[in-house]
Amino acid sequence: MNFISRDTDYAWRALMFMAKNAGEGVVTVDEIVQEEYLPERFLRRIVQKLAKKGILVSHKGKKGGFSFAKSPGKISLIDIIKVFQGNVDFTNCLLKGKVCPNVKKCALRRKLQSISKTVDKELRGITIMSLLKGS
Amino acid sequence: MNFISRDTDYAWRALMFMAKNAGEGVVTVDEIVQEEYLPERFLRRIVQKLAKKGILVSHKGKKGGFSFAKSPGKISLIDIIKVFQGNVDFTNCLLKGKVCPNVKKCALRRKLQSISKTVDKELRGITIMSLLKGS
DNA sequence: TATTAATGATACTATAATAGTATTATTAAT
DNA sequence: ATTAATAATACTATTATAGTATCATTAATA
Ligand code: FES
Ligand code: FES
Repeated sequence: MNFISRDTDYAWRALMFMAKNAGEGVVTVDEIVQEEYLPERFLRRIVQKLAKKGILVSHKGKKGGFSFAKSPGKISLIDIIKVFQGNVDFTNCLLKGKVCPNVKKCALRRKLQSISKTVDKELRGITIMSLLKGS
Repeated sequence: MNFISRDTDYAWRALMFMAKNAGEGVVTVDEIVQEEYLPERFLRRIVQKLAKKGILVSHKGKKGGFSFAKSPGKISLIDIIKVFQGNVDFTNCLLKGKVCPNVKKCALRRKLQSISKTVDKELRGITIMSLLKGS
């Protein structure tokens, strides 16, 4: 059972690489691929998605590439997880496809929601910048 | 992105039902199905697995059914998640299928491992018994 | 303006996980 | 012997994961 998917992982590494090596500047996918040994076409799709979601800016044409749309200090792991894995849901109690009639008073659900909040907060605190400094 | 799978959810409900309605006694799958509206054949496989994993005891033959192998106070959500979803892994950094050369010094990994520990602890604290009382 | 070096969009594929169903065998009480 | 339970195992359908492949578009620059 994996919490972090491959896309999220690769995206994070690409972002870390960009922050470390280019700062505000533009980086091409090829550069990332060469340094991080990630599958090229797959990474292309990943950074394209990051651009669509407003985390990177894409620059087409010669001398193009990608740069940050937000400062690396404002990009947290929860943002990237949401891009590739959707909302993290610790409490998906279902009843044959319908919402459980129990939702409101279910004690398990309440507990899980509280854990969910904690995790969310922790993930929110992990930013590209913080890891760059902290490692 | 779901943290709890259907199996885990159904298993948990079955166990809650058993603890609430039978205590130490034997309960049949049919009884659970009727009260909890779960898909019968699927639930059969689920409780069979719980029996295999030492959480329930199965009693074959007439007047058979399932009973607890461990006291409901000692069955925690993490146990059930492990049965159906394997070990919870918050830190699955992979590099093209090989273990990342970075493993030891990776700051992200360290952070995620710490979150993982917290979640683990919380899930360990949620037992059938505690929810039965607490709700 | 033609070339080149970049991204964009979209479709395709393979494998595994999830969420079940179906069938036949075994066991134990009565 | 009958009956009421579980055991084992195989099957199926759908979705998620982890990619690959192809062709179009854009912008710098020689
Ligand atoms: S059983 Fe439905 S919300 Fe908990
Ligand atoms: S990048 Fe490999 S363990 Fe973090």
